[in-house]
Amino acid sequence: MSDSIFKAIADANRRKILQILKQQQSLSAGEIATYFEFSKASLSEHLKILRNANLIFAKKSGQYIYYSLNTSVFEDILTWVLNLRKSEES
Amino acid sequence: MSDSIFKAIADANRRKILQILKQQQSLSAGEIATYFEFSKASLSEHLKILRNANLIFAKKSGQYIYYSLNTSVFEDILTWVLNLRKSEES
DNA sequence: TAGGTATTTAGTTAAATAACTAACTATTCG
DNA sequence: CGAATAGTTAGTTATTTAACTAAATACCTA
Repeated sequence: MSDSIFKAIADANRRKILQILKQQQSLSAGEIATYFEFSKASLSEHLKILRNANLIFAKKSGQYIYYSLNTSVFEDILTWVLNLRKSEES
Repeated sequence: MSDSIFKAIADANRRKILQILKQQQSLSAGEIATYFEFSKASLSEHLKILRNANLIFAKKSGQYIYYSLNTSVFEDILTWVLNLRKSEES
C-alpha cells in the first residue's frame, strides 16, 4: 500500500481537487484551475502528485488534458481504514 | 473533517504505530519505542501528532503512559473515502 | 530525600513540501 | 509559418516536517 497515496491526500487542496473531480466527472487542468487561487504551475504540480499516486487519470485530447478520478484506488485506502477500525482480526 | 487526521496518517512511521496499537491494544510509549530505531523524543512527537488528531488515546498510570487506538475516528476517514469512491451522490 | 526510569519539551538542523515566476513543449488556427 | 492557448518543467524561496541531543518534569522506590 503506497506511501504516495497518503502523501497525496495529506494536502487539503489536493483533497479538494478529488472532490471536484468526483462531482464533475472529467475536467481539463484549466477548468480545475478556476476553483483555486494559486497559479496553474502549482495546480500542475498537485495534479502530478495525484497522478503519481494513481488517484486520478489523465487523458490528452488535442491541446487539453482531461482529468478524472480513479475510484478503484480508493479501495486500497478503504481496506487500510477498515483493517484498523475493526477490533478483531489482524 | 480535520486536516490533522490526514497529516497524521501521511507518515509511514505513524501508520506503523497505529498498526502496532491495533494488534497490542494498549502499550506504553517505551514499549512502542522498541519497534523503532529512532529516539524516544522523536516517538513522543509522533505520538503527540496522533493524539492531536484524535487517532489514539493516552492514559497515564503511574510513571507510564499507555496508548491505545481511538477506532471511532477512523469512521471519519471511512466516510471520506466512501464518498469519493461511490460514483453517484455528492 | 536522592537516584533511577519514563516521557515530554526545547532548541537546532537537514530534508521535504508548496508556492512563485519564467521558460519550454505541444496543439490549434489564421 | 507565426501567434495564441494549454499545460508542464525548471529553478528559486519560504514554510513545514522529522529527526537529533540535552534538559525538564513526573513518578517510583530505597
